[in-house]
Amino acid sequence: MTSTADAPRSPGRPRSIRADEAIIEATLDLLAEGSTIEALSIEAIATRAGVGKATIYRRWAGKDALLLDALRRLKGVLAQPAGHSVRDDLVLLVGAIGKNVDPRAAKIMPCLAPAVNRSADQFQLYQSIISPRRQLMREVLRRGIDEGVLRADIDVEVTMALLTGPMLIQRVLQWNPDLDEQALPERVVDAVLEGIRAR
Amino acid sequence: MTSTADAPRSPGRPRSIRADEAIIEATLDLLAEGSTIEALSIEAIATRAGVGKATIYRRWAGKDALLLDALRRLKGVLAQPAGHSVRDDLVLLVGAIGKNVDPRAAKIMPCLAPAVNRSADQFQLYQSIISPRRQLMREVLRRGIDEGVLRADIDVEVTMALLTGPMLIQRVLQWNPDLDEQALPERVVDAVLEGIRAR
DNA sequence: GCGTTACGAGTCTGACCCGTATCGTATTTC
DNA sequence: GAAATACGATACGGGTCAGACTCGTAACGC
Repeated sequence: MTSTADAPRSPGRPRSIRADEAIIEATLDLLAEGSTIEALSIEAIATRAGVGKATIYRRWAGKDALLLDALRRLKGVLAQPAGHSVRDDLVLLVGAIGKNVDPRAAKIMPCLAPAVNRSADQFQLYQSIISPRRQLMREVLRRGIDEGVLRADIDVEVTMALLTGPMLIQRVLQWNPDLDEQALPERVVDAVLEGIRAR
Repeated sequence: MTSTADAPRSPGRPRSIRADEAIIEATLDLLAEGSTIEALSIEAIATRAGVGKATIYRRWAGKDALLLDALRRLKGVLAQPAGHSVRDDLVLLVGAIGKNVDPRAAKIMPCLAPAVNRSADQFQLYQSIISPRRQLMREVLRRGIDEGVLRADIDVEVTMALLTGPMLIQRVLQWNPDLDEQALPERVVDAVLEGIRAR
């Protein structure tokens, strides 16, 4: 966060926290309403937030810096696996993919896909969001191996991609409109657990 | 295709096919070079193609129509499974995901993710590109079931998502930078075939 | 050669935007 | 109350772009 730093004392009028909030919220709202990242203008954000442009520039160097702060808000909280059944924990984690506390996140996430590949900053932000989630899943898988529920010779990283991929392409890319998104987490986890080869 | 329609005869000078080509190529080149869809301007395309702006507007109603035509060029050819081993055919199809004949496609595809969710036209285009590929995989899976190689009770659609998802998130979203993209198709197919549960 | 249409290049108007500066006002410390 | 800093609003110069238009030229059928 650039604004509202830990200023020890200030002579004049302090920065408005309400303005901080309003700017961030306006940014996320506009994104969720369909604006793409680059179509987003400081002027539109200022108007939407009921704020002068100068108030934004006083806090952030430009659109990129503002976006980085705004998107950080979408991280949300991590799902907490119960720790009893490996299968149930995986269903929980897989079901949480792309499902954020902030409903706007679902609509904003697809917009990040292009940005992630072009801006190192945004790539880092993106990774910082998903890597703790990956870690959570990794721990569940390792636990499953330790408990003997999962085979010991599986590639944990590949398995995570296996579990995450289907949910992500469905939620973010609408890969197959006919797929039942509701039931998908369970079905994915069970299919990955059991395999599809006849035996 | 909007331009170079099947005009029976025309009094004056015919439209230049070279201009058609140049405009489409310039569009794809600019996209592949990192321009995002909306940052792409008709002016830039015209300049790059060595063409007047009017020549573009004479053929297409606007940027969207041009883009639709340009992106159709990226469809590429479908991978042809050999039809011997179900496992090998799946590896081939999974390996072909996100790998297009046109090397520009790989860089352009991530940009489509946001557009797909906002424009009905682009969503349709996107679906028209991937649905034949899905069909191909569907047939291989059905064949596997018929031959008794795959279990008869699997959900074919979910299985396709299972196979496609990991490749797609890796190639398009760079989901996990540490994952070996080269070996991924084989690993994904084998993991899905065998399952990860200990037995 | 004549009418017709396309061509590349360029111009023009009206938007929209960025980032800065400047208003008059409000809120804080000393 | 004075100095300092914030506020929303607005104006500014500089920039890009969409689309429609205008050139003089080129290619076609008749």
